[in-house]
Amino acid sequence: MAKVSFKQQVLLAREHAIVSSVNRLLAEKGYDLMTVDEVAADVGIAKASLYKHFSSKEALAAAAMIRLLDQALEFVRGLAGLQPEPSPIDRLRRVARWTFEVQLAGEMPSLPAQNSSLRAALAANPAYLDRLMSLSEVLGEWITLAQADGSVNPRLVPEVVLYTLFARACDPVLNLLKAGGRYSDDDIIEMLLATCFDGLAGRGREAGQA
Amino acid sequence: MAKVSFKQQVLLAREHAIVSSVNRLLAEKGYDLMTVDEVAADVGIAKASLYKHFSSKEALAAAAMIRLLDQALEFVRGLAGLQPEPSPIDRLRRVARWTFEVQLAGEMPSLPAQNSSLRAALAANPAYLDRLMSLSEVLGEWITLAQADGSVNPRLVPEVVLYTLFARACDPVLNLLKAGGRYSDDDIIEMLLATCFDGLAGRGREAGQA
DNA sequence: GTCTATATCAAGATAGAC
DNA sequence: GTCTATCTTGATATAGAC
Repeated sequence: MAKVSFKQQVLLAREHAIVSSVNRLLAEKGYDLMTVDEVAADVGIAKASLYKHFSSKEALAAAAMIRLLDQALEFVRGLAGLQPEPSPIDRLRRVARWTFEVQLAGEMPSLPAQNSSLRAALAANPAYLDRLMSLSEVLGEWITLAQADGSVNPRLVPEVVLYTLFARACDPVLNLLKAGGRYSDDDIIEMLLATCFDGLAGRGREAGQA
Repeated sequence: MAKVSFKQQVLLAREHAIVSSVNRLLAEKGYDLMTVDEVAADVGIAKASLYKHFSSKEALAAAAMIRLLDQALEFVRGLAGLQPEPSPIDRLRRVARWTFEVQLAGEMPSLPAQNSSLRAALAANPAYLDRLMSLSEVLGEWITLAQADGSVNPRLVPEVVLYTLFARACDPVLNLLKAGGRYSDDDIIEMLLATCFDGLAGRGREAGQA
């Protein structure tokens, strides 16, 4: 275990603060509309100083995406270690619930839509891809198990289920509902879980918790 | 009925071509990444000429959004006139199917995400708002009817159902599946309809068509 | 590693001739 | 209304002093 000097700790704390600002701004405005000037102002340092820590705007965003994936992996691995072990579908529901809570907290960066320049940068970032694949692997296993026991529709290819979970993690519906201001966070979460897992028709569980 | 001169017809045709290019570019890259230079190049005229037809980039995008909403209204009104009349849930499923087909054709502009400058412009555009409200009204009625007969989950507030339909119309899942290239357009549509209406759990209709 | 000041460039919009 | 050429701005990124 390497010794970490006080100076290094200060630097790490600063980088953590930078990534937090980036993450919030990504959630708020998206990559294209987020400016490096804003990030610097939000952190409270000069723009040139930012560039000493991160070499580009893309690197800033990638760091935020990587930290989020690390948090997701941590949550998912926590689920895997629970006793008694929740059923596969329950684990999937808890993951979805977690993503909704992150969204409600204003900490879910909007997906690098379509041809964003960020998309290409992420697709070439091994650290990002590594985490994305780890997460997909775990979720993919759970999906397969849930389809085997019938709690997830076996007629859907697993890809669709996985992509849907990722897509719901930054679904605009949540923000529209929240902006309306007419429903509690808990109500929003329950309704989104219902539409995601039981559909608009909703012939699934008539009541219950995730 | 005013007489439309030949010259005016040519102008209208050109504007139609412009809007078509904008629509495709919006679908491909989104508002922020679409440049006016690209639009001009795609249409085959000079940028300054574009500005004789549309006063700003926002006006260009708004025109495309309005035309799309008009097409949606036309489709929806066609459904309302069918004999025999489809059930409310079937009408909703057909609308969703239509939005998937538009996406597959590469003609669905990505929603003005979050704080896009376009969002503010659209929110201040009466022509756009008028169409959006007309569409929402029709769909809202069908949703209420479908909830009354139990074919849409009555425990969901109608807002959630409406927002979900709009959100699925530009859901990234479809493009991810299409980019994968492993499934036919028909398979993609059927799976997306299933996840949207019957959920990932899929306890709804075990087979059938929309 | 932090700052101020600046280089550089891409993109929205316009001038002015035809 | 179409064009070429240009203006202007805002944003990424860097120079260079401390």
